[in-house]
Amino acid sequence: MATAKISPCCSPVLHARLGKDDAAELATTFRALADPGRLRLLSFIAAQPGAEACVCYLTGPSGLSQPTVSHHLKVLNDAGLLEREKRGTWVYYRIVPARLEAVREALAPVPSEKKRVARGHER
Amino acid sequence: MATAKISPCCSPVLHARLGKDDAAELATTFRALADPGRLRLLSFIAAQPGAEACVCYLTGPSGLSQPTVSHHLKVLNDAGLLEREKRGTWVYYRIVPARLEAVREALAPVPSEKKRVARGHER
DNA sequence: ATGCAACATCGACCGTCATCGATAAAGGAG
DNA sequence: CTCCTTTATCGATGACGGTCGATGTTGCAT
Repeated sequence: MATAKISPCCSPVLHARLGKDDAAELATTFRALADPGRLRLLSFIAAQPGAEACVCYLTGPSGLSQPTVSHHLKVLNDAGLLEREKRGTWVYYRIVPARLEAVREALAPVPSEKKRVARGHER
Repeated sequence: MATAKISPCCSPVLHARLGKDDAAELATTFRALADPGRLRLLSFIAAQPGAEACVCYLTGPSGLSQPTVSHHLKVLNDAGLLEREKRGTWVYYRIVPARLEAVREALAPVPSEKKRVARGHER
């Protein structure tokens, strides 16, 4: 998959009127972030060296059962916010910074005035 | 100090381990953004001059019933993403850019990996 | 006063989701 | 092979949330 650039994920909210499908896609991403347990898991993983963590490291601190943690990690993985890597018996989840950045971009202020000035080609 | 100005809203996800309270608060904000209808309403309002819109302007384009639109606007208002102003018979909702910016900040990358390492002994 | 328009609230229905125990699947270690 | 550990999946349950019709509330006009 052509990883690279910020991602094909999110149409910006404030730049133009969102279509139903764009809105649905963006909402899915936000829904993945709309749970306290998942946000804590993200922060726990981010706090680890390399921004990656083994599942067995997460069940304790989160205070959630192992099935629940596994479920949340799957949701975050499906949303593209985490990537999964199996190493022997253990599974490591790693934060995907580009995806987080894409979500931030979706909330970016309107580009309007600056862009028109920068262009400067119309009259 | 342009950095710490933003808002009292959101503890950053990637900077440190989130406590349960911080996570719950942040999750509430994301939950407000986790619905296609609300995202579209935000974009519709943002597209209007002054980033504000009358409710009567929103019911049509959104394709939602008036009670549903009213409900969504209340959720966004409670989340601090919209502010409400009554003008005569009409009610105008306006986007709160600072709040959007605060959400973006909550997803900002870690301050600096090297700074943390350079500090040496912490746990 | 009456009538009308804009918005909010209420009540109910129904789908979605978070949670956990039980169980399955995959991979070492002996 | 058997046993144990790690993680994922299944199934059930309880709670939350989006939706809309009906109704209430507010404000303007006549």
